[in-house]
Amino acid sequence: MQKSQDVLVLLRQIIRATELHDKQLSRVTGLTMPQLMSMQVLHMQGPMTVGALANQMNLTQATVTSILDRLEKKQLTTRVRSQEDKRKVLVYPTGEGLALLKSAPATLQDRLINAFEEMQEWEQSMIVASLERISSLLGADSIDAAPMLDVGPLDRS
Amino acid sequence: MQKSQDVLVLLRQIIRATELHDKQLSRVTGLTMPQLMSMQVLHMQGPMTVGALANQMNLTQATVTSILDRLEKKQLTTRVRSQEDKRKVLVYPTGEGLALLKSAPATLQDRLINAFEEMQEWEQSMIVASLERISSLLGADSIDAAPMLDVGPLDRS
DNA sequence: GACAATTACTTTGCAAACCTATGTATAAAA
DNA sequence: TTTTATACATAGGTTTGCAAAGTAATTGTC
Repeated sequence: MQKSQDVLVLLRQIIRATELHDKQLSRVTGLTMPQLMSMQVLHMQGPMTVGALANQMNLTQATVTSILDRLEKKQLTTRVRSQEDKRKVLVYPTGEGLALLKSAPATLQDRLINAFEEMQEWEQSMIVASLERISSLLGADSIDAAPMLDVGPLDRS
Repeated sequence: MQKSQDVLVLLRQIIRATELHDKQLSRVTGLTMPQLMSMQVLHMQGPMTVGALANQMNLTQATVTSILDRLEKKQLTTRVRSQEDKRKVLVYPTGEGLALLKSAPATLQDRLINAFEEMQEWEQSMIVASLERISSLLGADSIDAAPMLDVGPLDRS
């Protein structure tokens, strides 16, 4: 069946496009992907503990600690020990960090959204229905997806 | 517009599902993702030079060389210097390497394909059309996607 | 209240993945 | 033949990522 192959190739293309876009964004900002991702999560979801950040990104605490060391050295984040519970450490993006995100170029999702909004109602519905179908086939519908397609900059919050 | 957000979340979920699946597969095979990816490309597209392999994966030659060092140590690939042009080195998967791929569990794409084949003709067409639309919106349609959704094992060639 | 268990984070040590720059051999061009 | 280009390997570096062990603070439990 040709269509099955088409689906695989198309999905692969879409995933690949977001990968390439992420890499480009990474070069532009001068941050590595995990660093950029950390900044994004902090920006989208606000300050949080080191552990929470690790969970968001499916990494161990130790890994996130070292990423934060580097972000801190670049003055993009700061760590503040919680007063209520002194075991906890809250991570904040600095003004400089937020500025960096805002200065990044338009994202893939901006482009996608703009084009999508131009579509006819029926086509929008068709696309959403199709994606829902695929998502459930992959068992992806149970995944708590962060509200971003890629780690792009965006003041959508 | 709610639907725009839906699209982003759904795409994110789909991408995330393939990521998680890749990681699991990586654990099962005992290979890291780049190693697994290399094996897959060799399997799907046949023996090729180190440089060609690097291009396929958007990595530098140096990076691929070190990955091949490790695969070779595990006896999963071999390098053979070309006779026509002695600068070139062809990379072959070993029998052991191919066996490893075949022994891996059913992939995400198997599940996807099976479910897809069960669908009504109209739904299949709708999904393909939707994916094509998104792919072109992302500029992904110009990407030469390897014929696989993720780096899973498959004797579909 | 004391002491064990748990929690949150950091540190350490290590493997792997990346990169840039450089080296080495071969091939092609001048 | 000398130069230039190509294909790969090597050297040296940073970053990611983990497990294991360490430190400090909190929460039982008797």
